[in-house]
Amino acid sequence: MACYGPQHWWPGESPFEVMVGAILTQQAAWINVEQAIANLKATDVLSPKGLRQIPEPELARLISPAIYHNTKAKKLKALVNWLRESYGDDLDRLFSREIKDLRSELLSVYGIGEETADSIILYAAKKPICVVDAYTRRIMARLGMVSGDISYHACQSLFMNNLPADTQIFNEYHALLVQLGKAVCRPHPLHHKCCLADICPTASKK
DNA sequence: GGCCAGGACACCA
DNA sequence: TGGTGTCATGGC
Repeated sequence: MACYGPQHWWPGESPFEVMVGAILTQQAAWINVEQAIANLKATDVLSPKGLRQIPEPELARLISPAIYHNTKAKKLKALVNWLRESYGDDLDRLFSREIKDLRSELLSVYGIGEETADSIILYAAKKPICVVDAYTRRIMARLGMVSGDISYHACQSLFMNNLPADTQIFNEYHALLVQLGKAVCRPHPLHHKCCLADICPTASKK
């Protein structure tokens, strides 16, 4: 698995861009999310203030490549309004909170669920938390390590309890699992065998 | 033409 | 509390 190497995942240029991407990527292919973010940049509205000022229908049009654009436009509006009302658009103040508090704060915002909240904590706030997405659970199930209907929390705990609490490791793990999931878990899952040690040999042996 | 992609929410039983 | 429907683009 060393061939996969560091993934440098989530190529956002700023924490706010990562937050926007986390919402846009819900049930969407990243290639389309990139296009939506490019549209926001081209219109110069990729900022809390910019997203508040742009009319919702126009915002929806700009992010249309990222599927469910009307719903996601509402979610982005909810996010930037919450940022202003609760933190005065000060991301540093938001991200200075403890992980547990930060997570519950994010979950209170319309449109931010567990995976989106954890993605923001890991990739924008750069705090050590494990992101569990569809690929992660799919791979774990295929490996027979968990049942197919494992809860988000249970799967997350499995990683958190067996890996050192290091932002970089969780970052690479998530990225590698998605790449691995794309590579082996769709066409012929039963023809591929792998284990966590293949992905990260330095992981805790706990 | 059908399926899938780095989910979340509302509604109902 | 859990299951189901809805959202609704673009590439292969």
